[in-house]
Amino acid sequence: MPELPEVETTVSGLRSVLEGELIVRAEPRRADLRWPLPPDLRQRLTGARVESLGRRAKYGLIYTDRQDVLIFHLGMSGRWRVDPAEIEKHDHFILETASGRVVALNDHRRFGSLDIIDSQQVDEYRFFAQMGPEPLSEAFDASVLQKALFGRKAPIKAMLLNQNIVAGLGNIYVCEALHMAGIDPIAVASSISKPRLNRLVIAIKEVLTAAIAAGGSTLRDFAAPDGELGYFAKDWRVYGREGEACICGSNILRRVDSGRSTFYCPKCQR
DNA sequence: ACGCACCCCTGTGCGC
DNA sequence: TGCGCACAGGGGTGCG
Repeated sequence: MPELPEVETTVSGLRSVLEGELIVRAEPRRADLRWPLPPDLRQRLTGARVESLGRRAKYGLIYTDRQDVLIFHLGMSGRWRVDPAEIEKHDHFILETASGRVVALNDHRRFGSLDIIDSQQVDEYRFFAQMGPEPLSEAFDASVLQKALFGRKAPIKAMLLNQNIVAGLGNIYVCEALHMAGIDPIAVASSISKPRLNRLVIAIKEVLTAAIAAGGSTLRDFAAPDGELGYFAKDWRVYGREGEACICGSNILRRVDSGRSTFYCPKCQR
């Protein structure tokens, strides 16, 4: 489920539990998620102190004082459970701190991943090296997007889902941002005018910022006894609203493009 | 190089 | 109530 805002929210929540803490237990409960877990995961984390946490695109980063960074991806169904009452079937990896806090990476579909690398090599990490800019950074603007889309014949929606164009967007927020900017999801990417790209960039930043702010409010839940992270009900404008009325009054449609649902308003977006 | 279909995995919700 | 199917917010791989 998680896109950038959910990962950001997750990282914020984990930060409040892990930052500055000594790891006394790092326990893989199966040998693989999407890929095999690094065999030295337990050894590299046990006894290390968490220095800081961060995010790159949809990846969460947990830095330790051993010049390591634990990199997690939540895939489609991943979440960190905080101080769980008991360990469940799909809790695949567990961290415990010296102060007795426990976080468990739960991911029933196992599309998520866990890796640990030298923190000096983050930029060169195989999944980061080709990535586009962070959408919320100043490095992401209409000019940069226009250059990235130059000559690209694919639909704008596909381009926005491509992490090498801009990093961290998923299906929900792409649908929402395209609606907000009034752009047809199947418009040829390179044919979109600069003013419209500018609107698109603004819409992307807006929708992500709003979602992070909403996620921030769920951090209270994070502190709850069985505190679960990252899932918050959202009122989307088009996503998941096939057959409902758009704010303009027309019928919201759904189409499937290469296996992914696209929700859009044919009147607002053309 | 690019665009796209497919696949990994499990769970859920729906129609019949 | 049970069964089978469609679908799920990610993204790497391999094909044309």
